[in-house]
Amino acid sequence: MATRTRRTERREEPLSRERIVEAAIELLDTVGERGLTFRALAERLTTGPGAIYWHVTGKDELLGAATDAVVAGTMPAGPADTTPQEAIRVLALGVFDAIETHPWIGNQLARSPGKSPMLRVFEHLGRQVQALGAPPAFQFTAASALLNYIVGVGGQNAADARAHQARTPDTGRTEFLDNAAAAWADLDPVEYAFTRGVAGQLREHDDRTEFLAGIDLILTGIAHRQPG
Amino acid sequence: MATRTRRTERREEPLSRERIVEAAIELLDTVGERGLTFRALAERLTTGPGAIYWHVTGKDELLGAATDAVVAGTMPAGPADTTPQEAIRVLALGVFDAIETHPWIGNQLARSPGKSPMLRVFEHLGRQVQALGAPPAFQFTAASALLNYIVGVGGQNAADARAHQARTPDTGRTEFLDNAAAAWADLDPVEYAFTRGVAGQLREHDDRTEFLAGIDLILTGIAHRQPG
DNA sequence: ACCTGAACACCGTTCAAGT
DNA sequence: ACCTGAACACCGTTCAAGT
Repeated sequence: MATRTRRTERREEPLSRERIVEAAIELLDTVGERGLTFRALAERLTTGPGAIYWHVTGKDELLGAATDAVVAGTMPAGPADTTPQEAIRVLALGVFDAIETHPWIGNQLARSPGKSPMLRVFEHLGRQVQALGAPPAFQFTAASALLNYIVGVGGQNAADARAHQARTPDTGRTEFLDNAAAAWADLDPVEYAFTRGVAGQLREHDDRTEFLAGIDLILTGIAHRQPG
Repeated sequence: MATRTRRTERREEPLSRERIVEAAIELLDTVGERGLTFRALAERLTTGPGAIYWHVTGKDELLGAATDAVVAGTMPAGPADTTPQEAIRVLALGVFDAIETHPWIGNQLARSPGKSPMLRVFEHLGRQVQALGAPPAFQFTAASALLNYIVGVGGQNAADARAHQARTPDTGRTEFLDNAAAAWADLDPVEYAFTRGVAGQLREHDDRTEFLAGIDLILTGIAHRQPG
């Protein structure tokens, strides 16, 4: 009786793709991309490195699955009850925020083939572009532009986070921006005239607001596109 | 006399940062990112791995320098003698084409910190945005949006090239697109309704044209932006 | 000042052997 | 069917020793 009802100990739950991906995400979040190692992962799952290969074909698939799991979580379940524009903003911000909490997604999104994670975002963007009333032949272009912009910002944010972490780990966000702005202001006056000029705006700017402004720019472009 | 004028043999030119970066680019172009190894690089330069570290701090810097060298080569030397819109298109296409010939740049751009290569593109984009007559407070946003879009497409193209290379090396471009379109058409009809619908356009689409259409979309957005 | 190359401390992945 | 963990074939990076 007793043996029949006892719970198996947490550490001895059978290995599964889900548990592996879950542990990989944890590792990525806590120790970064470099910390995700088959040996570290195996230790966390109290097993050997080889065992993981029974459930996952290799590191690339593991990274892809981890990214997909996180991105899937940010996608809305049902249809939006707002304007398409607002739905697109919410969608974009969802990805943006996911990258902020899991910076490693930023790289992974950019390098994942046209497969799962990107496709999810593309699909949801496309639906809203459709709801926007864009002509069919233009929907592909519009959804792609939005997706590429989002992925581009994501990659950049991830790179910034990495640089921030690697070079000035214990410095605050504002201090980090101050340093970057100071570096811009120090650039060659003729070769980097424009960049120097906007250095001040870099200091003041808010990543999130700036990201949304870019989204709105594209939305405006979609609304005013020249028929062709 | 003879000894004085003889050329030193190519293989025995002294090591230099430039030669190292040049060899790294060659390696990246021919054997890909995975082929760039300090051992392979050392062999090509007929020296030991350790020697490289005298001129370069590590692999990250080397990749950054290689990317910067290529990107710098695509930037225009003087002011453009066309409309700002056209100059932006040329600029964007320059980066696009550079990524097509050197796919590894795609990743590298996305992961290079706000440093050199990105800054070059940002500067040139900014100047044209300025020439476009965008209000100062908006120039930063506009240039950033263009840059992020370009980098996003670049990363995606690089990922595609990698996937194409890894999975179907000896298949043509059109066949590759056909396969992707077929995969899209096979997606779940309710979960991926939009993506299935545009699968046909994926087959017909031209990356370059599509890329430019996205640029034009953002340019339209810049032209029609709501004052605020 | 610059180069050499063995050595260190890791990796991802495989695979015979176990259960 | 699934797990184990030693072993293989690599990496990037360091560093004493050379010139």
